[in-house]
Amino acid sequence: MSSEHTLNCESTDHQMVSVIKRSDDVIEDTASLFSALGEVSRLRLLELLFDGPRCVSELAHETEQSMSLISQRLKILHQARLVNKERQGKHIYYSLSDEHVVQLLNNAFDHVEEHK
Amino acid sequence: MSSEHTLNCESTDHQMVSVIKRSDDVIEDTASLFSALGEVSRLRLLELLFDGPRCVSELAHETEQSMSLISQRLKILHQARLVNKERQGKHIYYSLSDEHVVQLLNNAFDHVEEHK
DNA sequence: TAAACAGTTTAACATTTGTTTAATTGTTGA
DNA sequence: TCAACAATTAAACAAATGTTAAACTGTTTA
Repeated sequence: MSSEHTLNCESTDHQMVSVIKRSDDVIEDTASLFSALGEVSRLRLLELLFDGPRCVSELAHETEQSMSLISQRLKILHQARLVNKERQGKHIYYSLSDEHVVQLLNNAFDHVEEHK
Repeated sequence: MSSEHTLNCESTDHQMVSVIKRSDDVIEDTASLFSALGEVSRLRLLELLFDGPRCVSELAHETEQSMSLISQRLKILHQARLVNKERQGKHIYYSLSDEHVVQLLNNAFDHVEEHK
């Protein structure tokens, strides 16, 4: 009898429920995705990319922050597959990776705006 | 001429674009929302709530973790308006706050599973 | 009302994360 | 090839976050 985890409460329905457990991999990647989205400055970057591809120096200019900082933030967004990068000469252009991302963001913004 | 942020690159289209800037409030709340979602153990909790409301002790039992830990995680999810709480006698039942949340999560899981 | 149970809060600690500055890599054009 | 520019990386530091254990609050029921 596990002393720590004995249980004594009746849920609304308590038949063995169909717990569809996602794989650890999927859960971990999803957590990384959300985690990358979970920061004001990174969300602001993504917002700028709504209007189309931007290179690091443009983003640095528009946000009045150092290229280093922007670059590191973009790296996190890129690792989470939220943005694509493409070199064009000296510049590297970043863009939202697909419509899924646009939807996800708009979904979340709308959700938050509703709950005001 | 700001030495730090001078700019010399031509974007794909460079007319003054329609940067729709969300309010700081919305961005901050959205970041909190994503941030709350950005952790494996909290995602696992939400996953359990897909099958219906659960009280803290049930969740502690199912995950084999302390009530204290579960309670603290639920607090973060609650502050981000991802779950509702409702007391029923000795127990406090938590549930996904609405269909929006279900959609957001399934969206993200699907996105991740696609990109495998 | 006191014991037992369910849940929350607090404080301490370890870990992770974000920022700054400086050094480094990669690309172009004189 | 070398100077200038664009971007990334690394190391050091500060701030935020997650966990543990123990104390505390709220509810029921004996």
